[in-house]
Amino acid sequence: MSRKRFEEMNCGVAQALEQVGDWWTLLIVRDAFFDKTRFSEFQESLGIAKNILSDRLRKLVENGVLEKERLPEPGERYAYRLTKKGRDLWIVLTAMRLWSDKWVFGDGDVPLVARESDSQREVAALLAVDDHGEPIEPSKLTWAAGPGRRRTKKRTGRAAT
Amino acid sequence: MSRKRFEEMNCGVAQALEQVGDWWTLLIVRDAFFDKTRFSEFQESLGIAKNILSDRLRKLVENGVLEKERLPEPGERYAYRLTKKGRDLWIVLTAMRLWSDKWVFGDGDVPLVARESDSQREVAALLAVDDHGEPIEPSKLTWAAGPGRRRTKKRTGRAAT
DNA sequence: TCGATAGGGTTTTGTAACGCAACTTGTATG
DNA sequence: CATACAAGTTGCGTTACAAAACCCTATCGA
Repeated sequence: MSRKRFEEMNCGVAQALEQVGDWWTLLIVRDAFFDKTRFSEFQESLGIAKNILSDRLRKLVENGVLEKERLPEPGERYAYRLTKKGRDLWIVLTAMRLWSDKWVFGDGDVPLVARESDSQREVAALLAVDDHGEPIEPSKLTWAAGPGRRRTKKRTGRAAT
Repeated sequence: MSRKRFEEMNCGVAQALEQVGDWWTLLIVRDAFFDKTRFSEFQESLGIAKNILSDRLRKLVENGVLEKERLPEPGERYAYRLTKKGRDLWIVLTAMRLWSDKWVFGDGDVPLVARESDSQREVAALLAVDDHGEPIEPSKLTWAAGPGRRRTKKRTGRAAT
């Protein structure tokens, strides 16, 4: 009766959840974006139990979201840093943050803003674009099978394409 | 020793996780985007246990992500539909899907694509923009406290529409 | 009117995930 | 040597999740 895994599901959302969907995991990644690197920094910032933090960091390193580096400091000191794969999660975090800004905090109560460092322009929204960078109207979105589509094992019926 | 909650955290990511961060929850929302509305549809599509599905649907309705409607059909039949708040989660799902397309599936193995229904143009990326719609360079992002930074008051349920 | 069927759950019962505190290891400093 | 600190590990208790059984309402068919 272990927790059901999503690895079999041929769905990007499920795969992302499999790698960063555990309780605490995305908050650790968020802290990594805030330039936290040390075990104790994560622990203090989040108030997470040490065994849980240990487990999540290990999985994140296994999945290539973080990399673990031994520091030349006295004692066994390590730094956990985002990889390119990990840094690419900024858009997931931003999407969640903007959603909460709108639906949980509300205007004027936003705890955090993201800005471009030189221009100081604030990230106000995420825009879906096509491969030419042209905006796509979100209300008209539909989904369709892509090239890597495969059917899940339990479905019966129609022939595969 | 219950699971630690994130409600106290003054952070949009934590608040979003509080509402849709449970195991299964985002997959239920995803299915709702695929026009699934009935308890049995979710159950069959996901292979989720009925008690867990029941719990997640209840919480999603409580949080105003879904609304439960009694159908005029024979028996007790209900439809669960996304609210505006729920439909706004499309961007979180899209961010996760695009991340997996890149880092888990890889090009050419993408199981699903999103298209604008009339133009059939495919969503290729999400773009961070400022309040004038001008793109922001993601590699230069920094974070700063917003107007609601000190707020720790518990927020529940629906936000204003 | 009785039984069969079906949707939409609840109850029961296990196990895995989580939370906490105590302990361990390695290195440096007093 | 004793102490301190980072970075965990170990043990143990509680909660959340999973699977299956059971329940309630309603319709249909005989």
